Amino acid sequence: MLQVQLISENRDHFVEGLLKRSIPNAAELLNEIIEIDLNRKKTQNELDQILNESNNLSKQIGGLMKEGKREEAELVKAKTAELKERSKQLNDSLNAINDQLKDKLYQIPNIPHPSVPPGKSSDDNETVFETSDLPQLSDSALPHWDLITKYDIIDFELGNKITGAGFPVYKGKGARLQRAMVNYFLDTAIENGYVEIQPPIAVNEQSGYATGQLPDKEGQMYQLTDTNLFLIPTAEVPITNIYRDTILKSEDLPVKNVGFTPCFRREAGSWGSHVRGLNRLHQFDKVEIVQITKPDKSYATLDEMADYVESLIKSLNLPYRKLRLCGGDLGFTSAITYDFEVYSAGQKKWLEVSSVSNFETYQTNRLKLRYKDENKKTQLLHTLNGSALALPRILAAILENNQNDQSIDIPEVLRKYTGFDSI
RNA sequence: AGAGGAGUGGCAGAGUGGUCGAAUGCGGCGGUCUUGAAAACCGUUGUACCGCGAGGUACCGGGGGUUCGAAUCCCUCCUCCUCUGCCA
Repeated sequence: MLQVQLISENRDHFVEGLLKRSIPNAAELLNEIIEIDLNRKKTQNELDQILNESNNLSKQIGGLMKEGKREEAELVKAKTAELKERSKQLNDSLNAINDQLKDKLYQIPNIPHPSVPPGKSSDDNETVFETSDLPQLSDSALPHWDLITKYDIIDFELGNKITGAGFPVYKGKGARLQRAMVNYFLDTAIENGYVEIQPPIAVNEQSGYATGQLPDKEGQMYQLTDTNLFLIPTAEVPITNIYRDTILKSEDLPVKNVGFTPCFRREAGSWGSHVRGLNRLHQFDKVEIVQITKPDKSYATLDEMADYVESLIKSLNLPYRKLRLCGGDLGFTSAITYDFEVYSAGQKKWLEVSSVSNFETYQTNRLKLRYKDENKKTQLLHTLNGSALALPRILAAILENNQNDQSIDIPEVLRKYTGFDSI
């Protein structure tokens, strides 16, 4: 959620930013917000004055009662009746105005960073780096959905039987490879200074609002209706919400957390023949890194995190590319996002395996996540996160790229975790 | 899940209808003393919003209510503790 005060102070900058996201009526939306906020201030001012008056009268009544001047007290009481009625009205309208303001603010996405290229769709994303020689497989090479059946390591049929489409069952070496990746990713993050967190995988409504999944995106999450909880779409939600409503100390920064969780996504509407096998699932495993930094450090941190993710992909010997998302492809809450895609040679496709984003103050404004600066002023912090990494697509790429007619090679760095060299 | 108890500032803990945003202690910050430190003493110490400012308003787990007036009374939800039950 953007900060109203900043919008009022620097309207044109915000309009410009929103236009990069191809939001046509940006100026109009922001003007509305500024106006609602003015109304809010006016209403609160009026309400405060009336409350002040009636507080004073109440004190008078108290004094008169003590002195035993009952009749005088009754007279003053009569005066308060009118004030009470008026303050009730004002309070109601203040609440209404606040709701209205929040509603509008929820509709406005984050302002893109100046380096974000303009554009409407993923076609306009900027390629920052791309592996030059993509692997060429023999004609007998298979896509991963055939490989997993051939080696009996992942079973979609079983998943269908016990749960439904998009919930595969990992078996034998498939399961062990998954576990190996989780451990490798976690250990590497810990070596790089991240503190491991095991959060709950269900969150309440408040957490959903704070990181931006709610309102609007409840259709993307599985909801536990009897308890009003949501299965998390990413570890970002519970981990970031750990710091909701807190004022961190300068010496606690930056916060660096890493967490492994399953992730649940409805993927409503995006199901179809183009997403076969492991390319898109309702439940998948992911290791997520989260950082909370002071505002002036967040862009250095973004680079650090992107470099980290890149090194992880490199260590697996996978061909990849790094993209800077354009305004139109940028997530709602993000100011800038780098996507990492690996090349899966069996299906000849790029698969997104990581998104590294800086949210600046967009999340912390909702989270009320702040710190005291050098002047002891309370300031909003910046949040960042990135996948490091999402497992199924990495798995798909490994299976396809590392296959030969008899087996599939396990990347060197994973072997001490798997305990086997090939499938 | 049932019965009972409880939720107050960074922490501990008073306060059961009226100058209570809240005693006191600890902690934090500033100072006196000291070569330095400790001790002692003095001062200070929550968050948000409105206002150019003086100042004002709100917040005692969340929401609602009673009252001229609520930390205090009522309703409701949440959380924690104790006992019983169940369970990995």
